[in-house]
Amino acid sequence: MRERGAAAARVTSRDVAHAAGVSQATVSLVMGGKWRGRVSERTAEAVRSAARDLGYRPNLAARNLRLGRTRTALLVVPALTNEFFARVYTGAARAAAEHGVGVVLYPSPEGTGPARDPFASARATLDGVIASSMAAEALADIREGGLPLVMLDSDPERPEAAATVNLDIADGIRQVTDHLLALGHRHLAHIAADIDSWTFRVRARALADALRGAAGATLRTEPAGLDVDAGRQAAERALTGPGPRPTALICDSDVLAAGACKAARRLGLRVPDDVSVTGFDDLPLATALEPELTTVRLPAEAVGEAGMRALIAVLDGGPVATRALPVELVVRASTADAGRAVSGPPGV
Amino acid sequence: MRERGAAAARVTSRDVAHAAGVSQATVSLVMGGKWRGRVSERTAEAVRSAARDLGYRPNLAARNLRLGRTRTALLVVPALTNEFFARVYTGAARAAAEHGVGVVLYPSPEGTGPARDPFASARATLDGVIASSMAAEALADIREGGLPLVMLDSDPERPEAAATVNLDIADGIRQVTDHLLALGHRHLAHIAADIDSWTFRVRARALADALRGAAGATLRTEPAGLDVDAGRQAAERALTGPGPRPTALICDSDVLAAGACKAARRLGLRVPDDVSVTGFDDLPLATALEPELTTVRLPAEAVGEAGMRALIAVLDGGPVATRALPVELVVRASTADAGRAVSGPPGV
DNA sequence: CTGGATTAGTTATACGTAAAACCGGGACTC
DNA sequence: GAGTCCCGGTTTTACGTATAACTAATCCAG
Repeated sequence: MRERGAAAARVTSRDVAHAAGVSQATVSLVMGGKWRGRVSERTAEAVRSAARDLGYRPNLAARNLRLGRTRTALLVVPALTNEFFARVYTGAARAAAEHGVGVVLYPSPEGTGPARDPFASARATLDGVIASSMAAEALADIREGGLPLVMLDSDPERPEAAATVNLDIADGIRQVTDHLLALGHRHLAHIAADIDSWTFRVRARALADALRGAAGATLRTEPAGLDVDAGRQAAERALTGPGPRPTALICDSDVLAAGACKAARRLGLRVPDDVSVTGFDDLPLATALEPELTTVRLPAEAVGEAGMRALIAVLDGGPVATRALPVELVVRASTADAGRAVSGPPGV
Repeated sequence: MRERGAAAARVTSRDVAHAAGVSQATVSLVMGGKWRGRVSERTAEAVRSAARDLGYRPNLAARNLRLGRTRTALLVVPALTNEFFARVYTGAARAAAEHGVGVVLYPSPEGTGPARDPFASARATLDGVIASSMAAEALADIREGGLPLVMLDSDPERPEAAATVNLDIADGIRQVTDHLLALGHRHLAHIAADIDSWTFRVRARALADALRGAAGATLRTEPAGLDVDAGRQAAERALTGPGPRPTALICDSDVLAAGACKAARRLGLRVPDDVSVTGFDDLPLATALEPELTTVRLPAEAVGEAGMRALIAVLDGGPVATRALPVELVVRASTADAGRAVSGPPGV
């Protein structure tokens, strides 16, 4: 009547041992599942029964101390309000659960104080770290911790981690440009996230590469922040700037693409009739917009899963394959033949 | 040259003590910050210096075991890919960091195994839990853990927790209906999330209450899931069903409202000229849409913050005020005078 | 019936920290 | 000059677990 209650006194393996008439060591063996050939089935069942009756929960702090590991990983991402990273977390958490590993998120992994330095005690409570290269400011702290590290979307040429999980962003850009060039677009603008991160640098580089072979193609780059309004402003600049007006806007994310669509509409341009727009990510937002967005689908959850699996492999001392996950262009309604726009700009 | 390195052997307080020529207890006192009047400034500085040189990090597992608490809270939400909850997390993590508390998320709080029951060992590793009432299936497990509990968006009449943090959803509905009624709308439809959760039940009840006093008002309720397409389907049903066509769609979330806008457009109706649409949440999505969404702004981060503060207050044995946070109607472009639509439906 | 193997446990110890209890020696009080 | 107090530490212990090392009893081969 009491032991099931909320404020029942902490019940330890010793209490269970006493109730079952065995030693604490036996309880530990049984609860740890490694009692085969060490404890009789009768005794094991008695222990399990006593543990159930008393509501025994092994004390993880004690176990962690004893074992010197926690089976807990830290996931470092720039912001969960960016749905891409929320999905990365989802994938990582799923893979972790399959292996009996826990996930904590930066910031506040273990909150050792009001100050920063969230990794002050990481060595003791974490077994490893998975970090997005976009969370740049945290990387120094991470390295300081000296923990096994898996990087997400980081430069594979300059591996600073035990393993790296990438997306084949360059291929995504190629697919986008192939698509737009095939539709007859020659004047392109790149609405480029102004974050100093590998994933965005790759977009810029791959775009330049892809257009090198296209005769008569021009590319204008407009830097932008990360939110809708930043995308709108950058797109307005791209569409009203000097030189030939771009007929297609390649945006570094769906969110920026949403802003680009708004910019077009404000300028009296129709999407996709007057200007095509493409995104990156394929978030739910892409189909919430009107018209639905042509975009590059990034397998966010797969990134999280692969990252977690790689970290677990590192922790187990196994081999780690650094991978680049494939991406896929999803053609929807925000891109169309450039010919329609050739008739000239409406009265802007 | 070595101690800063990645794989440096674990350095304990005993190592620091040896290097500084003091006892381990002194190191603990100094590092714990409670040495005033116990250790001379000279010695303290020597300890700090040795700790710095050796790269000492207190072992949290040992500390947690010793202290019997972890200063770690579990946040249970249905899904982080729902941006509302990502923002709740952000607020909770911020408040937690201010108090030196860590946050872990359900699922996989500590991953004690591949099985479910993530709370098997919660008692040992967590100090408390903050749970959204939408994560219903986890609530039983949580209670099982016997940890201090703060509920978010839960029925204040039936407090099942040490504290509750709510949003004044009923007031939000009142503001929406006042707004729409003032615009002349009489035929309303409620695109209602079909989740059995307090926050959605309140919307339905408050809507019925608000319309009771409005002469000639009709209300049609269409249940929907949680994503854009569910909203679209429900809105299509609402707009094409029998009876007078609703001139305003009150949606339980911005995501559903996005679907409702799509439905209207597919049916050849203009928003807001032919049909007004309102949302709930005020996510970035609300301003990404065209037209921008009239919606009820829910202070998601404030919910997380208040929840964490309440939990910390509970843990500290202090008083806890159960609160309902105010919400605010944000009028944008998706609602307009009902008169425009009176001319009759277009040829659907 | 003896002695190595096997079974079914027990005893003892270590993980690293926090803090209670203790203690030597000066300073101050009366 | 003796008692008291405070300063600046040290010694010791406990937190709850996992496991290495040990042991008592049984079994069976020779």
